[in-house]
Amino acid sequence: MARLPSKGRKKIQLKRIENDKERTVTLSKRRNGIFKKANALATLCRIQIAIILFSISEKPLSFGSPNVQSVVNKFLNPNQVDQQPNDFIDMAVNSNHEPKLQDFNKEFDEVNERLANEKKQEQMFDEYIKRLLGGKTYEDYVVIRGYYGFMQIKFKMEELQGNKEYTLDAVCRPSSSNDENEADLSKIGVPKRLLEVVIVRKKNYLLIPML
Amino acid sequence: MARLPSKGRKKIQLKRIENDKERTVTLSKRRNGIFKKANALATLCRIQIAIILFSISEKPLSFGSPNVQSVVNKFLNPNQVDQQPNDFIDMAVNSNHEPKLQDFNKEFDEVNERLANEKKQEQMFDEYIKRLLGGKTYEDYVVIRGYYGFMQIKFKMEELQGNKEYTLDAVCRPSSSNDENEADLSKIGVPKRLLEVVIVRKKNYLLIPML
DNA sequence: TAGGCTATCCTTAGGCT
DNA sequence: CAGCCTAAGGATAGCCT
Repeated sequence: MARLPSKGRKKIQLKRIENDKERTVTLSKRRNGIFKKANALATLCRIQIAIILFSISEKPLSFGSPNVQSVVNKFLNPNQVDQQPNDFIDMAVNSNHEPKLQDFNKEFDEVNERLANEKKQEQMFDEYIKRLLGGKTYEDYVVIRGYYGFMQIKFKMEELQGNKEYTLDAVCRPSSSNDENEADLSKIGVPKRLLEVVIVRKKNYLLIPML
Repeated sequence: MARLPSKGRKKIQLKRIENDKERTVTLSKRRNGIFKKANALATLCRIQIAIILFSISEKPLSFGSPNVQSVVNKFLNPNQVDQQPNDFIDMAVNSNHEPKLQDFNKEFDEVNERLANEKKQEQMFDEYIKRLLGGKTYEDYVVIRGYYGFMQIKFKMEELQGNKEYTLDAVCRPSSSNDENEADLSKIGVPKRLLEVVIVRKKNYLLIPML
């Protein structure tokens, strides 16, 4: 179908958009834009950030890196230590949920020490995932670590240079969530609370409970 | 002085910036960018939004429209009614702090009714300010209404089509604030708690306690 | 409501003051 | 640390499906 050339973007005044539909569409688009920018900022500068807003219909929408709750808690209770480590290293070292993981932590610490002065935590985590994957071809996978909501996963995907070969079928995080767009995991038969790491494969998915 | 032409912006990878100085500068620039976008979204769609983040040195930084506290409270206590109206009309009508204001509210309501079907709250507020200004030349002033933090005032200023004739010397809001860049009002001799509306004049300032 | 499209507007990396 | 500058990257208004 032939398409008329778009007239392109026009400048708009910085005041309330009166048209209801326009206002809704703008909110939706710009909300995603701001969430994306927040995700980028958290990634680039490795900081914690949370955004809370209410839609026109007063529905609460939020974005948080590592998650909204921890950032708000930290903001409201500045003196408490952050109880929600956003770093896999901390999570693994401090964990005592699973004997297996404790054993693994020893090896993990060795790897940690060996690579510490090269600042290669990325590679360390990769090693961990490689073990979990066993003989599978690791290069085909995209690893997403830690606690993430749907939007963050989406942005992580976009980091992959717009590579359309990757797809994300479903994702969830273990804690109760206020995020919109939270995917339903029932269709892939994974108990919600088990999911803390999601690995997305080319044209497929592979889900790995982290602890 | 002759200036070499800039090589312009370059694309950067969406991963942690290792260089400390670069990372700090990027955080500062992008933080302002996100706050500005949040302010625009709040204005365009007339919604409430709050952003909380922690700098690299763990300093809490925030932006809120109408302010961080009310948005976070609403988020954490969804059932409570918002106690902080962000609309001047509500504030004036519901106020009972000052008999004078109550009297004024009557006139105000008349004006309100007269203009309601034209959706001209802007003009109503202008009328109010005109009274406060007495015989002064209103056209020389920029009116900023409601509860605003420093960043919001800054963005409001930027809305004025980059008109460099206007300057903002100091501004503050009445409630205790977590905003950075909160200006010290002592230098212009205004008690912090009195300040709820700030009017910025060309090359000068004029401060008007709202209630 | 979400997802393309495109022209245009806006943001910002890098460099310098 | 904030500000200015440019050019390039990125977001998005308006229109469509």
